[in-house]
Amino acid sequence: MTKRGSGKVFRQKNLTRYLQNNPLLKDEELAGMFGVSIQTIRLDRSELNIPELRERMKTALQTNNSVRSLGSDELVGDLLDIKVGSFGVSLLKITPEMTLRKNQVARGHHLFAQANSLAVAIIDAEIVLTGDIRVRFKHQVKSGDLVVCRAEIGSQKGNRTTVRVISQVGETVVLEGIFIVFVLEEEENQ
Amino acid sequence: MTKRGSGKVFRQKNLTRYLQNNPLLKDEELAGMFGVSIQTIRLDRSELNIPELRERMKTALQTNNSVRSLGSDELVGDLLDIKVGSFGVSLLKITPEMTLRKNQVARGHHLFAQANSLAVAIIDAEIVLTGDIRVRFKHQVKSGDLVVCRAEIGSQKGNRTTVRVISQVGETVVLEGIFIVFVLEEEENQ
DNA sequence: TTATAATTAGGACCAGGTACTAATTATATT
DNA sequence: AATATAATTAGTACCTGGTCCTAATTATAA
Repeated sequence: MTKRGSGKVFRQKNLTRYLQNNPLLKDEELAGMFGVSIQTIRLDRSELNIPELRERMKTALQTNNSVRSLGSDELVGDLLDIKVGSFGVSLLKITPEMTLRKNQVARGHHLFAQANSLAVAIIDAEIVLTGDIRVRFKHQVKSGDLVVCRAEIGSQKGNRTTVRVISQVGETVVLEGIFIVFVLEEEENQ
Repeated sequence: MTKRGSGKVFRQKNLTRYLQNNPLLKDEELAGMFGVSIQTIRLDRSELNIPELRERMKTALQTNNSVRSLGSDELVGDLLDIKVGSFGVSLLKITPEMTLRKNQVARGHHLFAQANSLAVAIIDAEIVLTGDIRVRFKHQVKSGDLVVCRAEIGSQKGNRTTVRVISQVGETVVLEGIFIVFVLEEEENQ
């Protein structure tokens, strides 16, 4: 069940793509996202010839590439990977403000917002709205957790699209859901 | 002849401009450029509220990355009425920031956040978490709309409570849902 | 069962800082 | 000229996010 010793290829592939979209990720954060140790991430970077954070920032600045050129301010969390019309991955780091003071557990609507905005973002259309949803919060999320959300398009009929969403902290699934979203036509009332 | 104790104003003015054009300059480099010590540069930055190298790089990279976050208060919206253990009513005024720029339609997760936080608020317990939900977004909500959300407790079995939620703009139902929420006991694993 | 691959642990070290205390030097004031 | 004040420099302890290295542990395949 792919705990250790495996998943290396998968991890390295995703690591590469994540860092392409977001050079600001620290080793520690990446370790949290994949549920491995910092050392493993460093081995990965070393094998893949991916430089450290500060170097990545520098080159990102110098190539003046305005990292987030995708209209991603609509998104809650940071976009790690996306293939519009197919799937998307985003990262949300849980800050203390997102949690209940009493027990530091993240409040559901933050996780929901990440999932919802990602589900909408992967649809290949100008205007997309959420219709029905079915969401299950499966596990508590604490302050400091790194929530990786993956959304994938399921069926598509007319302007109605089904998106499956799973959010994880390391190996643990914390949210699972199905979003039915609608593409709005440009004709438009008012 | 302006060696020490003078030229401070001049130096700070130029320091500011240099860093605006090139955020990558290190304190050590700046010290060399002005012929002063590193400590002097650090005092300057401190007085001018100029952050350190890494922070400057980050902000330079993130200029177009404004992540829209949800309110961090316990309740999203204003509480209009509540009877803990029974029902609650809240009001959320839709501001332009809550909408998609393209069509001024409110994004689903804001409505969800209002509903979710209200559903949790009416439970008579210290710590409440969202479990399963089933939500239907029935109608578009526009900027300026006043969304009134009403949550009502349904069945209650053990630590598991069902809450029915309806949000309306005027007479129009815009959101309908059922939230299964859980009361957390105080015993608690870490 | 054993060899090999993958992962984890730990420590010494580095750059570029923060934050603080104290000393020194310049400039102005009386 | 003596002194108060502003500016600068020195030095230390500590921090983050790394590198680079060695060694141990765990997983997977032969």
